[in-house]
Amino acid sequence: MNTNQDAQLEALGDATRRAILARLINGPLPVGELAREFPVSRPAISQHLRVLKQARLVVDRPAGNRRLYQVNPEGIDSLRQYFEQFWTQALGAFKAAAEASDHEETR
Amino acid sequence: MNTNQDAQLEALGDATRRAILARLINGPLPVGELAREFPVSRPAISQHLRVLKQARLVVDRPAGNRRLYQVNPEGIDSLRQYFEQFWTQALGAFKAAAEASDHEETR
DNA sequence: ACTTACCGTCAGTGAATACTAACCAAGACG
DNA sequence: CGTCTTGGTTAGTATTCACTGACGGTAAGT
Repeated sequence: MNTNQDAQLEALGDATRRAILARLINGPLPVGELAREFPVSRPAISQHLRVLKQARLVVDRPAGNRRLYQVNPEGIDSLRQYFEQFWTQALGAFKAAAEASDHEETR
Repeated sequence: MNTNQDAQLEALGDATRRAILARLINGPLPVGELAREFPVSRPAISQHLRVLKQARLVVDRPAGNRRLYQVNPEGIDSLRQYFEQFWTQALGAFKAAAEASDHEETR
């Protein structure tokens, strides 16, 4: 099922979302704190967090009056495994192509 | 320098480009072949290939009348390393948060 | 109960982008 | 040469998307 990873890659397509994720890697933060550190409004941060949440890249939990967001290690790991598989396939195809090219040159 | 990886993630943000890359993983293909397999026109494929090329995710070489595109293992690998680093940082932060949570519960 | 602070969501707007149609360049073949 | 095929590029359009402003809802403090 690669639908989840599609959503994850779509989420990482935006630079602001990547910056949010990179900022959240040091620890959980509330929405207002993130909005203060970025040159966009608070609703924009909320919408980006919703996208990241639907992509399972972050998780949120209520903390009294505020709401803390933090990265979801499972989501990062699934994406990492996806690239691992992709890389091995690409490397295999590249090696096969290189060997075929060698045959071309040495005949 | 993460500018290159930013471009790579931007390139992977589009579903059509991901499909093109997945199709190219089996081996090099010319532009017309790709355009025949996807429900978009040939210029659209060309533009997507240009984005993928600028992101160093694919490489192209002339083959007589046509032009063959194939995945660039180096680009895939740099992206994989990027996620590797990201994942280890996220895992570390998660462990630290879990330990802090344990201290909260056991005090 | 009232106020303040924090957050999610909706409607509307402006900008980025993906797409098609048309034109132009280069190699293969008669 | 002339023709056909293949591919890149350029307007121009349409769609998507990110952002702001306004509203409602909940929790803590006075």
